[in-house]
Formats: sequence, C-alpha cells, structure tokens
Amino acid sequence: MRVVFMGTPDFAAISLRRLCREEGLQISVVTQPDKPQGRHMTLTPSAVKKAAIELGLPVYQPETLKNEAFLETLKELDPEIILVVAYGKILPPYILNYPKLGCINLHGSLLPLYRGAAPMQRMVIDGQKTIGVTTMYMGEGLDTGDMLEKWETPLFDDADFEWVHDTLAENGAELLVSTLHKAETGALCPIPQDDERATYAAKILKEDCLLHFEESARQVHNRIRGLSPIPLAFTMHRGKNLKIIKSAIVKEVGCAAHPGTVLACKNDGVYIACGAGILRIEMLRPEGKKAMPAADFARGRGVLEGEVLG
RNA sequence: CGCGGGAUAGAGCAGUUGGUAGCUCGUCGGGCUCAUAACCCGGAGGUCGUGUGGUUCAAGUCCCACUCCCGCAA
Repeated sequence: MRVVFMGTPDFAAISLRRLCREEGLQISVVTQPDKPQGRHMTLTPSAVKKAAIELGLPVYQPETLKNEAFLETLKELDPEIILVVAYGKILPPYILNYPKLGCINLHGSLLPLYRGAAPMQRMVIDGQKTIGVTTMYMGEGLDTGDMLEKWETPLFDDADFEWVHDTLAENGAELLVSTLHKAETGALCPIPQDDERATYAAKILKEDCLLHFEESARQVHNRIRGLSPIPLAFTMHRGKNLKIIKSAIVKEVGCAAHPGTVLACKNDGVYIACGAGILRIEMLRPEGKKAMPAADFARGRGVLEGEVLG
C-alpha cells in the first residue's frame, strides 16, 4: 500500500520508525523544511527527516501546501492513505480529499479534550489523572475529526512531560498501526467528537514556564513536571534565571510564609513556601550551568533561609 | 559568523590591584551519643578545560587560539 507519512518532531519520528516495521507499506515522508535552530541558528533537519534518511525513505519538504503547491508531488506519490503525526501545517482540502482511505491523524490526547498544539504538557500541568492518544479522520477544523481508536493510561504524580511524551509516542505508534490495518479492511467505526466537551491545549509560551508560588504546592509541582525536561519551568534567584527540573510536594496545605520563601536547605533539596503547602525543589539548572541537585546549588551559592524566589 | 555566561579537589562555589590555591558538602580515620542527614577532632584528595601558546622575575589571575557546557533569542 502506498502511504504518505507527514510529521516533524521526535514524537512523529517514533511512529514513522514503527510503521517501517510493517510489511507491504511503501512509505514516502513529508516533513517541515530544515530550519535555523539552536545556539548558532544552524540549519537543522527535523527528527522525522533524520529518521527517514536513516530508513532510506524518500523525503519531501514543501515550503507551503497552499494553492495546490503540493498537488504535483501528491499525484506522483498517489497515496492510498495519508498518516499525519504532529506535522505542523494545516492540510488544505485538496490533500485531505485525495487518498481513497482518507487522512488519519494521531493526536496526543484523549479527544475531544486537549485539541491543539501542546496536549501532553497541558495534561500534566492541569494534573490530569488519565492521559492517552487518539487516532481520527482529519476534518477541516483543528483536531475536530471523527475519532477512530484510543489508548489510555493513568498519569501518576511523579511522571513528567518526558515520560508522557515517550509513553504516548510509543503507544500512539502502535495505535496508528492498528488503525491503519483497520482502515485497510474497512473495520473502522468513526465516532464524532462531542464539541461541548472539547478543550484546547494552547502552545506553550514563555509565560507558561514562569512559576507562581502563590499557587498551591500541587499546582506548582504540576507545572514543573509538565515542562520537564523541555522547556523547563523557571523562577528567579538573586536576579538570575533558575530553571526547575524536578520537585516534590512536601505538604498539600498550610504554610504561612510569603510564597516563594526558602524555608530550609536540606540534603534532599530546598524547601519552598507556596500559596498552599510546601514544595521541595530537588533538581535545578542555574543560568549558564549544568543541571544539579538543589542541595548542591544551595551549598555552593550559600542560599539562605528566608530568601525569596520569584 | 545572532547576543551572552561558564570550565578551580568526588559535588557545588570563592579566589582581592598577577606572587604555585580556599569554603560548604561528601569521603576516610577517630571520639561523643540509646540514636541520627546531629556534634567534636584529624587525614586524604587539585599539573586551576586544552595548547611542550604569548607577556612576565612570577599567571588560576592579563593576551591569543581551540574544545566542551549552558542562558537568551529563533
């Protein structure tokens, strides 16, 4: 079967690698153009492009899909189905309507919850107890198409974004393969989404990464783990940026001290007063430094009880 | 060549106007204690990122090149 796979980041690359292990698929890959990235703005290929090259698959990187710019290539590839995982561009109708088996998308949430750009981080930040992935037929709207299959798992208190990402990427890849096979045999039962229940997971902005210790210890903790290890939540210490990598809730309620106050520096971390409860910062990264245990940071910098972060 | 910070004992940091290095913690030994992530005493541990570089009577400290790490921005 001729398949066009469209995707960009690592999350998508994992699906691509999984698809390659299936028999009888002739896969072509479409991904975002190489972009200047990183410290020196060097032109960097996407994770999907790297994977495709490794796997020996043909790669296409259209600048735009608008105005049927991609139509010629699409006709050449003549896909029977298009699989989309975190591609990063809106697919216009001429592409959506091309394959006879349709366009199927793998999304990192349990739809209709967390439609949009950053479902995985948002689910952790919001303290969801259950997370998962959904495959769906792609419609005109943003992640609004009819749902096909789902996979879900509990989200534990100490799981961070990395765990969610890796877990959903792997199981999402399996789900995508399953959905693909059912599409081939016509065994899918599309279920419309309940728009009433839909929520939107906006892209993570810088301001989403700033910690507010006025929030409860649990809320602060959820934000820290939801953004770890990328892009990392941050606060300020003596005028300098301080990224927080790992934390733990010491107390859920109480604490009279001003939010952000350093209550104690112990061997297991630095204890911080929150709006409600106490948080222990365990691992952090100071500006210009590597990640280190919070206790080491406190020793080296002479962090004092009573100092206020933020 | 987008802007900027960093590289000193196992870890985190100091190191003044250049005179071969200190602190906190850990570690090892001993002591005290019912006990301890507690306390007391003592010890080990560093060619100060690389360069058989430059300046100097003398460089961790100034200059040059390189490597690696990181913050901002995208």
